[in-house]
Amino acid sequence: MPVTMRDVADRAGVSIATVSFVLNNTKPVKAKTRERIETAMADLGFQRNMVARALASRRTRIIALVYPVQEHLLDRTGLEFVLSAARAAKAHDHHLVVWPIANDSDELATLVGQGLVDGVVLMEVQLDDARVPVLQSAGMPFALIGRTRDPSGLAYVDIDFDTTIAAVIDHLIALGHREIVLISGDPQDGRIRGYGPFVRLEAAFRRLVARHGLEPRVYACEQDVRSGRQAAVELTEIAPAITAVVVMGEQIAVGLMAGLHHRGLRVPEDISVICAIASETAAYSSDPALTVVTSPGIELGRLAVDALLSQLQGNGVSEPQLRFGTLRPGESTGPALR
Amino acid sequence: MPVTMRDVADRAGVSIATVSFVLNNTKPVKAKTRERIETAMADLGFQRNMVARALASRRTRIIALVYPVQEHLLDRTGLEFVLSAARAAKAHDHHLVVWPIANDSDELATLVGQGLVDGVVLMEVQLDDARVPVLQSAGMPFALIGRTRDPSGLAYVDIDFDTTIAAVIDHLIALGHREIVLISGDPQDGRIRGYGPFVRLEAAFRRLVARHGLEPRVYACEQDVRSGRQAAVELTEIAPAITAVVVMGEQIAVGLMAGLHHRGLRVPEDISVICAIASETAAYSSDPALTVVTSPGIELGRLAVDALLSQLQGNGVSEPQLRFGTLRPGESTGPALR
DNA sequence: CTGAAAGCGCTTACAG
DNA sequence: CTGAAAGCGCTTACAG
Repeated sequence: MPVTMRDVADRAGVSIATVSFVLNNTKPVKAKTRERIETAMADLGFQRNMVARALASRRTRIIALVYPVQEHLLDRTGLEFVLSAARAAKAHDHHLVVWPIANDSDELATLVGQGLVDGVVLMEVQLDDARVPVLQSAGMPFALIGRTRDPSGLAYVDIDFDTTIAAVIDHLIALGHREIVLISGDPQDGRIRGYGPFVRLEAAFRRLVARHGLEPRVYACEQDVRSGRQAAVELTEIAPAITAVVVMGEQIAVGLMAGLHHRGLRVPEDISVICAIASETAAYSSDPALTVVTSPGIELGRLAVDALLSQLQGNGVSEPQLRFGTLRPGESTGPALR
Repeated sequence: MPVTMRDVADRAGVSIATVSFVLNNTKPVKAKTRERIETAMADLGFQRNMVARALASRRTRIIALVYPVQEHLLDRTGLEFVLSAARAAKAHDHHLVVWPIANDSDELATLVGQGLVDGVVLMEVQLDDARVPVLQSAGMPFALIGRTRDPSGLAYVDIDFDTTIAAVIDHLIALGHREIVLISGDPQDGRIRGYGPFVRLEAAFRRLVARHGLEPRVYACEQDVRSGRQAAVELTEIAPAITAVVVMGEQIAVGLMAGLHHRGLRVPEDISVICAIASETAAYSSDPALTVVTSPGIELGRLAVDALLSQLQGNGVSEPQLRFGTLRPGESTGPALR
């Protein structure tokens, strides 16, 4: 039988209310009394029952991370999000549950209705994300990792794509490249239709490249290693003039490097490759080592939880937080030789 | 205000006990009455409050996945575990919380004492895992992904290392290799000391290689891409005679391939590489494509949750479940030419 | 500063 | 087959 507040109260010779007051530090308690209670708690090894507390206080101190079940979008970064969110939750005395559900299902409404969680963090947000109105009409606080088409008034954290792509393009322009192609997500791919990062990165790319008076070339590719290999073949046939490739996502990048090598193309002599939004370790996965812009994934996971908890503590919707990674030059980018 | 059983009972003209009986299908209820109640629930959009149910029934229907906070062991497989476990939990009407804590901390005892979860799944189990006695003395049901030195009486699921390594060695022997080295985890690395997979795979390797009358060569390496690159350099200096490398873990494998290429060594002409326990996608991350034995990670995540839930349903500790991956020949293994 | 009591929304013997 | 009531272990007005 676990030790309850009743046991502590009895041993300390007080009421359970008083025990609760010292536990939550919610009312002044005489030092002497407090001490007796704390001794009793220590003696008995008391630990408060979270479930009873949740029911009585109407706060479960549990938040949910909604993880889209789209296997192809899985990469190392995904786990970083989950773990950094879980760590942030724990740091604030909360728990994190993982809800692996499809973005378009109505499971979210069901889960939210169970009363288990105080708030929700949404990953892989789409431009028109069906989950947002579900949460809004349920009156469930939430924060986004990513953002919708019009995120005004919502709590969100996201990658700063403008800054990210600017770092990439500046790097390539300085090396003399004028024929640059972006490999982005495949718009034919239903899973990622309207998936924010692809849309935003592509928009930023077109804007910036045009500013430099260059032709914006964009090539669509599914988000996996195999498709990256395939892209190496197609790309060099379709657009033999290009001297530099910007890749969104480490899976494609790693596959592309393998594919280019297989085609007998030298990196960076024949073609430069730079990967935006990658984990640090992705850089070492190819030879030559990839030039990457690291993903601020771990930081964003934490920031999203912070934004949510801030709402739960009644501080209202906090300011959006944008973060960008740092460019880590590898050996996959070099001067344009053509 | 959320709809409660009280509201449903009132609308159906019954007591809340009867509502509970139909909800849980726990006592016979007259068809007519049941129907009235079901209509009332539908009309009101009733959803049962999980927290109240948990408190009254002493079952939260939440299980915890303890994820070691050892960043370097992170790879794609980790996320597969988390998500497949979460999916399995949901399939059985349970929730999964993630507890990212160090294996040797005493946080586990604290978390377990909170009464939030009915059971625990342990990942990255060590031979002498400090978490096992903690859970036992707390009377908390648990299941292991992996196993301790003596796992008798415990519920666990694990990789079948004997079968896995046999597939690997048979493949290499058939190609004529006699000088085979295993790259395993670094025993100097405190984080993985006594980490089961490394110990078991190495033991199986030594046993099997000896049976073929070969010299068992084992090389230790930290579990990340960068160290894999480094290993390529050291290995070819230390043991120039070897013709085949068996790698445990995709991170090292990918780094090794990059490193060998960097050294100007051809795979598989100069040296064959095969990776045990990898994700399918790792195969395509290098050129030539890696020969791999896939990890049964997704399956193990599900099986561990099943084993735990079986205990929670009072079925006692279930039989251990061992699984092995399938060998997928790539282009990184070929005939021994020396 | 402390306590008695109601209440959070359910489940579950117990009675009928 | 159905209901009244106790109880799960806390929090929180309310009173003193």
